Amino acid sequence: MPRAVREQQMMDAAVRTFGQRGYRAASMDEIAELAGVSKPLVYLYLNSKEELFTACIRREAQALVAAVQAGVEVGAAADRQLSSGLGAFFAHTASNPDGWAVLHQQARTHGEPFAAEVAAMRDEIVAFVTGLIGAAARETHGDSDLLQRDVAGLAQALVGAAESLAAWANDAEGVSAKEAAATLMNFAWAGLGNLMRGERWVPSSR
Amino acid sequence: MPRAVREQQMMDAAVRTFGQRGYRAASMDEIAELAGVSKPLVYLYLNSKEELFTACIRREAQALVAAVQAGVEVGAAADRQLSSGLGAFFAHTASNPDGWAVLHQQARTHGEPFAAEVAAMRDEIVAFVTGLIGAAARETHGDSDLLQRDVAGLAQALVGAAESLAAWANDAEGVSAKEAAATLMNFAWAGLGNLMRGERWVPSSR
Amino acid sequence: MPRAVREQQMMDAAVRTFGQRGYRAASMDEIAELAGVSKPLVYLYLNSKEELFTACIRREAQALVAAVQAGVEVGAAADRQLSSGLGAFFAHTASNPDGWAVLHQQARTHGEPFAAEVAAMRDEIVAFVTGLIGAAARETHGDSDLLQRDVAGLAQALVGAAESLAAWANDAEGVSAKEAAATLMNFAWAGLGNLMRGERWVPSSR
Amino acid sequence: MPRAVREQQMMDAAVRTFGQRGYRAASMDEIAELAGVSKPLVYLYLNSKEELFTACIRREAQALVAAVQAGVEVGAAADRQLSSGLGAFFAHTASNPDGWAVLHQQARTHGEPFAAEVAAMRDEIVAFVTGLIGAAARETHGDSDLLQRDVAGLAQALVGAAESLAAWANDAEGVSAKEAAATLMNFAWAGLGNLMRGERWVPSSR
DNA sequence: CATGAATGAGCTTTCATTCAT
DNA sequence: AATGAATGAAAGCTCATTCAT
Repeated sequence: MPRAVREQQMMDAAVRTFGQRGYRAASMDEIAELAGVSKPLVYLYLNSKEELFTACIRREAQALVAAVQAGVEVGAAADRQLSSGLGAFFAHTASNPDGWAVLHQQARTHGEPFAAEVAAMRDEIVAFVTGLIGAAARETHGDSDLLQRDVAGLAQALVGAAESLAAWANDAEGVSAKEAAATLMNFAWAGLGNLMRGERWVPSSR
Repeated sequence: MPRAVREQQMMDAAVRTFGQRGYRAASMDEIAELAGVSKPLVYLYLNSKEELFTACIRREAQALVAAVQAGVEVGAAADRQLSSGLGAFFAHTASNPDGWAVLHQQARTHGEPFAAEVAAMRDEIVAFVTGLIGAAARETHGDSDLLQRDVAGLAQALVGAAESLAAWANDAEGVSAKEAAATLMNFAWAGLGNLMRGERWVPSSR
Repeated sequence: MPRAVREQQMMDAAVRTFGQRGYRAASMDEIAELAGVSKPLVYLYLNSKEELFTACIRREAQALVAAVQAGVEVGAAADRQLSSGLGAFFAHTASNPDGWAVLHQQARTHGEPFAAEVAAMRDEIVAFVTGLIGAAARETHGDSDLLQRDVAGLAQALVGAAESLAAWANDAEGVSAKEAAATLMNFAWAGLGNLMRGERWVPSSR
Repeated sequence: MPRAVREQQMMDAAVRTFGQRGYRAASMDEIAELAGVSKPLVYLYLNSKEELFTACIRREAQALVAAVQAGVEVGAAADRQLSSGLGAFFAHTASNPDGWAVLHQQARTHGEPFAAEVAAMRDEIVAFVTGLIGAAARETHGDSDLLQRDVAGLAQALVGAAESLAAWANDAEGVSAKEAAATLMNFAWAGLGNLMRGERWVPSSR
């Protein structure tokens, strides 16, 4: 069996094991067995547990970014692009929960080098969302004095909310990717509108 | 030294170690040393690593719930109660990062029993928030058909958005934590209002 | 059983195993079993294979130096001191072949840090021998123009020869420590006499 | 490329690796890579690590013996033959340190079979030297009762002394290798003369 | 002739846990 | 109430060795 194929099998097994057991609790023995190969072969191809983990992170990050980009309705209005991207994001994480767990839970909690790998992907997504929100603002409400920083903050909040909801939607039965995306769009849109109108929440008098 | 005090010292050490190293990477040796006691004593008082972890989760969960409940301005309008509760939540997690890491990152990724412990706490908070939101809904908009699930999703999204904003505010120069919190409340309140009024985002035609 | 005693047992086993199998071929499993303890205890007390090896080297080096110093006839003429020291050296290495193998064969061939440990001991012995040879020269032949460097070279050669002979005498049956020492004294004394008389070997004419 | 050449390349790589890393630490992987061939080819030609090691020992032993034999001035006086033989020995070992390490350090410490291989070579050299010394004895001092064992001991001592002097000459500034070699021959010839004349060192009275 | 693919066995090291005192 | 002493079990990693092609 050619090396490239074997490597993918190993990484499939590794993502599943890392995602379900956690980085530390996942044993190379288990990964090898799940991949249907011997342990030395895993080391021969992927060198060490750390490198294997890094390879998983990179592969899953690229897959996620690719899924989101493929989901965006190019040419549509910015809000629809955002909404379809969110839908693709929720759909991908829902259909690939172990990969999402690796990125969201494992990579961020086991050392700077791993976290940096995910941070790069996240920055890419945030930049993409920031661009969309800015475009949406111009399209929907015309030019405004919306500050760059406000848009950036909103994008950060939106991405964070989406990440958090992804984990939750996977657990709670009956929440579809589309529903989750719609709920989030409601928030984002409302928040965006308020920001542009300069309306901020002020506490009630009582 | 009385047993109760010793136990708290051990749990302090355990929370710090679990939070920083992760459940698996934390060793009983390190915890005992950090607590300034011998390892057998840790076992005498807390029986096993799992039970020690469970005890930490429970203590930190109760502390968090207590902090939130203590933070709400009783008798104020519902929005102010929500706002003050959120403030207390963020203040507590920020000042107690190891405890929050134990609840948020460790407990959820190391087996059903631990996750259940945290879920119970979250349900308690969600119920509390649901009550507040219900009151707010009646006060501000009359009756509404807000579902429990919507509120839970909102809570989840809020936490994710808050974490994301916190990290961003720390990194980006010139963005204060206060501004980030304001953005968040703004975001939450606007979205909540929309949800309660039954106003939902509808896609642009293009 | 108190820690100090156990540690000596472990080092006894380690010296024997390192001496007979070699550093790499010696397994911590075998050492632990030979010492009658479990492997983790070896690690608890001696930290790692490298540190265990270092501890063995240090102990055996000190034992050898002590044996030689104890064997020297204090107050006797320099040549007798040298002879008795050599005898003690051969006797010690013969009765403790594993220790000698650790110092002479293993420590020198497994990395700078280990070799340095033995080099320090060797320098001590060489200095001692250099002093004796100098004294012997003055006693036996009166003052001469013997150069410091010649004495040092002779001492180096003598110690090297002794080290080499020790390994050989252990293998060949029937060579006693005294015989080996006497043989070596013959060489050393003859060489010393020649050096002092300025007589050097010159090739035959044919 | 013909088999014989390939085999020599592999053995070159093996001698270098065995000499520098030691028998156990040397890996077949490294040897194959250094030889520029694939691992199975090494096995096809040389069967196993043990056989490869044995082949190296044999080749290096023959090379050493050949170098010594080629170095002696045939027809010269016995002392000159001995001197030239010693010179050739030191020249060869100095210019081929890995081979010498294999013979002197590795082969003797990794099991009877390997040690026996070297012992055979040593016996050959010792027999050769014994012949020379016997001739020298007859030439210079008439018949003597020199035992084979004495000669073997002398050879052993000489090697040790030479190694020690070489290391010392390398370290100590201002001592040339030639001076050290002269000291050694001086030492050897004087001691040898004493032995052959039956003159032995006798302890001082004090 | 030569190699990419693959593995059984063994190594050093760590950890949660217990017992005798 | 508290600990020094001790271990079974398992983890990450490496290595000599073999096949199918």
